[in-house]
Amino acid sequence: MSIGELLAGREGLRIEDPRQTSVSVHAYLRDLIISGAIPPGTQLKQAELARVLAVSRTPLREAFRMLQEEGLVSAEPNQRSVVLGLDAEALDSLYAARITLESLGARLTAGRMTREEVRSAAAAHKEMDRTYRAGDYASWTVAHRRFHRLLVGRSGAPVLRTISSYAEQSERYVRIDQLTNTQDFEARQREHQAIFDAVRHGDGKAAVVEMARHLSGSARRVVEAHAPGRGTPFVDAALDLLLCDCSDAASDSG
Amino acid sequence: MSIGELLAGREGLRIEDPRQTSVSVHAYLRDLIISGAIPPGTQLKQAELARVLAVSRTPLREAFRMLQEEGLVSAEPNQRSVVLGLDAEALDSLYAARITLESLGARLTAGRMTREEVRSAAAAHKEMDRTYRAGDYASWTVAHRRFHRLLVGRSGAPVLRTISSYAEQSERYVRIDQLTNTQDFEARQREHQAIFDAVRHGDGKAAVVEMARHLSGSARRVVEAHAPGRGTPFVDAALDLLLCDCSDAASDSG
DNA sequence: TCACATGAAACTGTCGACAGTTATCGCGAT
DNA sequence: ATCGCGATAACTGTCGACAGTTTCATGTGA
Repeated sequence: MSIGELLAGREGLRIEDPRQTSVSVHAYLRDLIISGAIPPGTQLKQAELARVLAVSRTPLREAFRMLQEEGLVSAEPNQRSVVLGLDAEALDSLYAARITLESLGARLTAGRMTREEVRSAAAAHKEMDRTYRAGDYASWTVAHRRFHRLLVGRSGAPVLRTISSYAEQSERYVRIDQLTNTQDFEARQREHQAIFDAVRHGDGKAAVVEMARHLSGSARRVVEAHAPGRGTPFVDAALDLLLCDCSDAASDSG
Repeated sequence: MSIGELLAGREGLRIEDPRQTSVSVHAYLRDLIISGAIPPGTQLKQAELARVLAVSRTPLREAFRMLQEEGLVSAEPNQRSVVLGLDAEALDSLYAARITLESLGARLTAGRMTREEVRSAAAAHKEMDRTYRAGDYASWTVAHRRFHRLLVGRSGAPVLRTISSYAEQSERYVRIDQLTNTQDFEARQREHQAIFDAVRHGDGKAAVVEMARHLSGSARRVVEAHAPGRGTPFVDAALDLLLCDCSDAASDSG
């Protein structure tokens, strides 16, 4: 599938800041890749894309560089760029890292949310409920992102960047149909609530437990959907690490 | 200090792959920034740099984009790029994340190193000793990097990328004079040995403990050097998280 | 029918130039 | 002396074009 056809019906690029076309292009392509609209394996030909987006190849190439640095696009010299995907192992390890960092983030944030942040997180949580019931998954995603972001808000800039990057990467593999089961949705909303309560009330330990539980659930469903029966050894190890396997039931098998 | 003067005496850019000037430029500048040769605050003027490096501005700008994505260089539209530095808080949180990820990495790698990797790590450890005694800190850094890399080698691609990035970022703030005290050096070599032993023998729990201890020591020294008396709350929280503060001596103070 | 060479077409990487924006310096007013 | 203001210089962002590389189709031989 050519990139031209993929973008055919879609609304074109909107250049936010005419002083920097390349960042708009970057944001545009990044969104399309992360949302899954441009699936892994798609070839991105510079000339074609430049024509479709009505920009020259210079800013387009700069956007490519940024996407490459994020690991979203291949970077072989003199070869077409290709949208990259994650295999099961990469997905597993990505989630393992996300769980550790986001749990750490929740712990750092526990008891340190401002009144305003608490209000905003509560609003996001409510918004998630509303948009889900309305079937507006695009808006749900936005609210969900904001909610998670607020719960790790005191992590410090470098960590926040990584967390966001990981979260977006894994979003690509969360299939919408995993949300459509109302029962599962309710359960996940309760998980969100549990994390929120722990962080808000300053219970760092509980925040870690709830965050790890929540994310590992996602991880298992996502990996199971893409590689049935594989299991999630990386995620499991991360959980052991975080959830204090103080017992000597050592789980390291050569 | 202009970038032209900074690079004056230094040996110029060596273009590895003439098919992609931009990646050579990126690697070149990245090294200079990470090694501290180009300090934070330095202004990078495109025309001047392009002249000094004898490349056109197009590949140079693409290299800039990559550096920006890594957080090494500023990205204000229509403004000169500036080499960015980390403040104490960012440094603290960077180390906290590095500790969690690298400990997780050590745990994932524990008992899974190949014979070849064990041999290689042992060689790197010996090399660190040799280069230190010879005062060849550049080579020491290379060996040190390789050693750490091998001990987290089974982490999965995405996590490895982040770990490397964090490690390099923090390297900028490790001052050489912290190494010149022989007694400290011996102690750190013992720490390295302890991590190595734990990972090699498949003791994941010990690997985490030793790795966390080792890195947190570095973190404290580095932060203390740059912000005396500040302490390392982020790192401390990460340690609590990793080292099983199962006791209810909760350390979350609103 | 298949493997392989060959040339054309398509694509990537780089360059110099132009347009628009920001910084700088000098001048005048307060 | 200090602040504001304008003209000029310096710099960034984008573009179209050229050179080098890869890909693909076509034809040739076994």
